Amino acid sequence: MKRLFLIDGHALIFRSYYAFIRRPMFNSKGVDTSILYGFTKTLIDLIIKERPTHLAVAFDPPAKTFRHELYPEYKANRSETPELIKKALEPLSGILEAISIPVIMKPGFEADDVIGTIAKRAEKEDFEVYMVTPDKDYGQLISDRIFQYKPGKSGTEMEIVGEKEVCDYYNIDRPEQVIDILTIWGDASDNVPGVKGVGEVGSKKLVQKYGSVENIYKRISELPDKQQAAFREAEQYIGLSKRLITIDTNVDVSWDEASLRLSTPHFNDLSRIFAEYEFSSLNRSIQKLGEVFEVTGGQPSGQKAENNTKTVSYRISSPDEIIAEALLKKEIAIKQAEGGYLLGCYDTVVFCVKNNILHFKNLLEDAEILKCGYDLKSTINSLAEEGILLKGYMADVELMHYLLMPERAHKIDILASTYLDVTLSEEKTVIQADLFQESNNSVNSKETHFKEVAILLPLLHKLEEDLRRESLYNLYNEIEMPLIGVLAGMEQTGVRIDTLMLRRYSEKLSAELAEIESKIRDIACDQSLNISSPKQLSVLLYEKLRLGHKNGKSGKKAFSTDEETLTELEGEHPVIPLILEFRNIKKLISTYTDPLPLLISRKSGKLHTTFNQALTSTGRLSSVKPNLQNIPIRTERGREIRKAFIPSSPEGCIMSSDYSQIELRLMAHISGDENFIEAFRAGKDIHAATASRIFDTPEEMLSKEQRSRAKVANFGIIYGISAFGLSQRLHISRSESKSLIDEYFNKYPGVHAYMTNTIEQARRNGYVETLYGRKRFTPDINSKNAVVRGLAERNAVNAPIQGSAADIIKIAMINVDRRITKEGLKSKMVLQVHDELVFDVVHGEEGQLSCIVKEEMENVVKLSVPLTVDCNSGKNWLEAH
DNA sequence: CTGTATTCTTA
DNA sequence: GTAAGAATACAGT
Repeated sequence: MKRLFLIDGHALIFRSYYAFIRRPMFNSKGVDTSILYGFTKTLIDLIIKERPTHLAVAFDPPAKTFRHELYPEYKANRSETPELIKKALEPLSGILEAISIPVIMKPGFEADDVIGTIAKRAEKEDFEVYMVTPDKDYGQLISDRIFQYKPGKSGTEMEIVGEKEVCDYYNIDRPEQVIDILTIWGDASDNVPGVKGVGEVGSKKLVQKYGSVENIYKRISELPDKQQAAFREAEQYIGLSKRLITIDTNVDVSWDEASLRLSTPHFNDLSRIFAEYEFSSLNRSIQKLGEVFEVTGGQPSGQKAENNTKTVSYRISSPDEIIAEALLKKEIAIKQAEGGYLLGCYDTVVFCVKNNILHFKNLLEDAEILKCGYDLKSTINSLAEEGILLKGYMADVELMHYLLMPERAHKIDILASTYLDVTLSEEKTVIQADLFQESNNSVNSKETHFKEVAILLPLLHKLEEDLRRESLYNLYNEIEMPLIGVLAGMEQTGVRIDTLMLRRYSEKLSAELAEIESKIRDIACDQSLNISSPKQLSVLLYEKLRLGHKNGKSGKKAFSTDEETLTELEGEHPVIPLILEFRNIKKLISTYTDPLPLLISRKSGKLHTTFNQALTSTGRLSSVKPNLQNIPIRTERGREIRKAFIPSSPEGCIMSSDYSQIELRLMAHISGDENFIEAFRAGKDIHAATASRIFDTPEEMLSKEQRSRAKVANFGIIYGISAFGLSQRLHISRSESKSLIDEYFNKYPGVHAYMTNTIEQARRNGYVETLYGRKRFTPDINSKNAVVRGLAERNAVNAPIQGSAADIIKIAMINVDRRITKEGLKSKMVLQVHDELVFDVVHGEEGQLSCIVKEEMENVVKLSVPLTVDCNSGKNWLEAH
């Protein structure tokens, strides 16, 4: 049996390129070898597995093809070929030559035309033909002896598509009808237009019913109105589309059986090339390839590419041995693993199933022993369920690295290679098992988990050194480390939710939503309008209703449907307020009232968020699953949701304490601006004071508008203001906002100096820092690109302010937590929202708790302005404001 | 099925 | 103009 395999070269290159895009492969000279490896591996595997008798690779020619001549826009939407792909072409042809695989390229025609032509002719010569490509266009060529050899979707095996499969898939009689389906559907990737509004499903149905594009036009009156119109519109170009999609099977290529016959590879060349690129695993598969050709000699040397990085050695020991070791060294590493925990003390490691972890209770609760982990907070939470409370010194390598490099990833394998020069995962070449099986890099082997726990302690000591060198150790030891336990406690406590109330509210909102939705659809005269689709909405507003043509917007913003743009159109059409209301209600339902009850824990009946302590670039916390730091408050309807946050016992209450204007106070303190400081010392309304100064008006005479503008300006300052940004926010001209800023700096010269000095400091040091030494690096501060540089400058100005506020509330949390414990209160701190702490207060503790909280929060640090805290309580979170 | 863009929520 | 997380639609992997 003659088996001919025809490979679409570019398709395979692209596939290799994307398969490795997340984790590219480099050889020791730093050359990216991903594409070469992927392509070659697939090719060799194919030869070994499928045993073709004949084989060729077809490439698209670099120049334009007949399709470009028919249609200049052909593939016009394609972005430039990635540089890596261009660079891979030449070495690739070297490899193909070494394996003795013929390469076919025909000027003016694409690879699919060449493959189609050869396939059709080979079929007549009694070949079984396999076209190796994922491209659906090839479906049209399939016959009883021509198959498409297709890579499966992620994780699945490759797939051989024959006549039956393709007909079943598209519900057609003959594979040629694939052309008709694709013509109507269109091919977005080649920029070939189809019939507008008809997609895969629609075109399948039509071809099934009418058989071909031509027949559809013959009986066009049978179509529903809308489709008729779409087909009429497409009539002028549909013939062209069909030609573009049709693969030419009469290309003038020399076809001869002998030249395509698979011949013996040049093993010596091949192994030399593989050695050069350090494809050690491929070098090994040359052996197998040799068996296919039943030859000896010219065998690969079998030399292995040297790996510079060391691997981690560890030994699995007994629980008692680990305990003894830990007591001796006064430290232990711990991490969660499937079904239990891994404990380690340097190179000794042990796995402990959940049921047996109590064996380690004494050790883990020994305050003298340092507990080291990675994302220790989640380990603490998990151990708490088993009744083990970690005490004493703790270390979290993720958190430590976060302080060293807040904007970098803190993945453990990266830490291992950068700080210890060891690799955790096995040889990379083995992991990339099969291109057609997407990389399974997140699936760590058992060995990797053991290695991880084995390197925690060595890693900790390296990081500790670095923290000291960078003067970050105090921040770690006095703030972040003690905070781990506080946050763990808050997460475990959780907050009680009135689910009944949320459900009722959700129903109420849904009813309102349905009504608005139908009103909008009536106005739009389109019952299928998806109001949640900005695209469809944009068509309605700007094309059908032709709104907004007199507003001054240009560029992208002209057809935006965001709130700001819509508000400006408010007077133009009655549908606008309805859309805004629709959005408002939809948001509340889909983000809050409906998802929140689903996240309530079975066990505790409460809502437990997870705080991420090692994420933001400024030192703030973030909150996920759910995010409880963005519960609505600004609007009437949104605010209601806060009523669902209630105390855990009906007699208790919710207390909320928030810093008043903490960021502006920090701006006053850090900049040392006398006027700013004076305003806060006098207890003034800071926005009014600012308005009074910049508008040169006595405070009593200020208009609401003036105060509000001053407020925007004050916030703008914190964010590192630009004339452009402020003008947008205030809807004033660039020059007006420029003079407003000038006036601001004029009245607050210290603030201006702060901004200039901070940017200067960022240029000099490469970073800025908070009151407690937390750093934010500013690598782009000297960028030649003004946009990039501007962002870096605003980051530099904002980070010390936002970050110092974050430091302060973290200290407050630690101190409040200590006081609550010390004074034996039963109330719990449950949430932190950047400048606010929320407590679940037990009945009767209200007075004492508010005193403690206010005192601790206000006295974290002595600044040149007072830190004031507002403290309120009520039956729910809304009432506590 | 996965990633990106758009939109909206908070401090 | 700073810092986040989440829902949704849509296009491309």
